[in-house]
Amino acid sequence: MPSESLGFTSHDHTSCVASALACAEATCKERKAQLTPVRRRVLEILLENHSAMGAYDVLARLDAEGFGSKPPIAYRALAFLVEQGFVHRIERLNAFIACTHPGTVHDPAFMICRDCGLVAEAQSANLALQKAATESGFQLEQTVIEAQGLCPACQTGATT
Amino acid sequence: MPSESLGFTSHDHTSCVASALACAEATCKERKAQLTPVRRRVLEILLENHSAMGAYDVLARLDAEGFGSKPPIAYRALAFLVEQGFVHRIERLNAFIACTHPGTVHDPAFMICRDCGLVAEAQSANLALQKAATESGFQLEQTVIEAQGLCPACQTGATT
DNA sequence: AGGGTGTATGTTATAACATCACAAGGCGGA
DNA sequence: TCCGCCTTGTGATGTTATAACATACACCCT
Ligand SMILES: [Zn+2]
Ligand SMILES: [Zn+2]
Ligand SMILES: [Zn+2]
Ligand SMILES: [Zn+2]
Repeated sequence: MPSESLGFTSHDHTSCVASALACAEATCKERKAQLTPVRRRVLEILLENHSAMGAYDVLARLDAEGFGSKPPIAYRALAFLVEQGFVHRIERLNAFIACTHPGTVHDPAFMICRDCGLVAEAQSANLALQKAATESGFQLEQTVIEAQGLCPACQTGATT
Repeated sequence: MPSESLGFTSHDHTSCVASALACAEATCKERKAQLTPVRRRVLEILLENHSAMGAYDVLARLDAEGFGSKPPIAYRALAFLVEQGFVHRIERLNAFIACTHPGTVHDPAFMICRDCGLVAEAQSANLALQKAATESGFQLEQTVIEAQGLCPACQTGATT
């Protein structure tokens, strides 16, 4: 039962959540950043199902748990987690998702299934983009790489 | 005076606008799509300065010219232009920008200056992403590639 | 203990972005 | 002529995000 989809496969979810939380705690301690109750809870919520959630979805969960009901509550916690690299923002979906390999420095890339909404995190390393940036003198700081398409499961009998 | 920034350099803007419009017209004719007055005007507006504009900015222009003042007016025209490939949507900015090389099939990539807001279109061809997709069985349909950083002009004395 | 500082939280209001639902007009083909 | 389709117009609403201000609390210094 602790088997949830990650990427497009299954994995031991319980241990995955535990290790992500442990990593976040360790990193915060090292950086002297505070993983407060709200922040920690938001990370847990996002880790629960590895799916991308809108800020207001997260907010609804927080509200139900007594953390507060106003947008800034969710947005601030999410901003913190994104800054620390524990959570990524998916521009295309205006949503947030827990990082699947925190603790490592990485430029994430995402594959988003347009049918089921599943989001898989991959490594980016966009050489073509780096090359274009270098050539034009653009100083690259961050990259957003998001692919849309159909996940393996949705390719059979999917909404075309 | 017909010299505007495109990418991070200058160019002959008048002829660039003219050719983009001609291309749009030809393409629409070929596809039996209608480049109606509103749609054409939106494309012109976006071509005017090669900058990314929000839908409401475009709408304000349309309203001032008597085309209508309600959001759907702008969103519909923009959706059409994006479908036809004459305009690209910049997810990161919730904004739209005229394609700088229409008429060719391409997967655009963008370099966005966080200081001055300038947006340059490049070619994407993200091999790493295609490889990751193939390996995981993801059927890639569309890619969003948007880099943030500093344009050449803003690297000297910029907000760091 | 008292006072200052910084970070985090709580609250109100509003800005900014986007879509739904329905009515009305134009235009080509049956 | 009548129908079907596409396009436009409009009102209402839904969704996402931030500004602005007030409060609480921990921590350090004296
Ligand atoms: Zn990650
Ligand atoms: Zn799927
Ligand atoms: Zn383009
Ligand atoms: Zn710049």
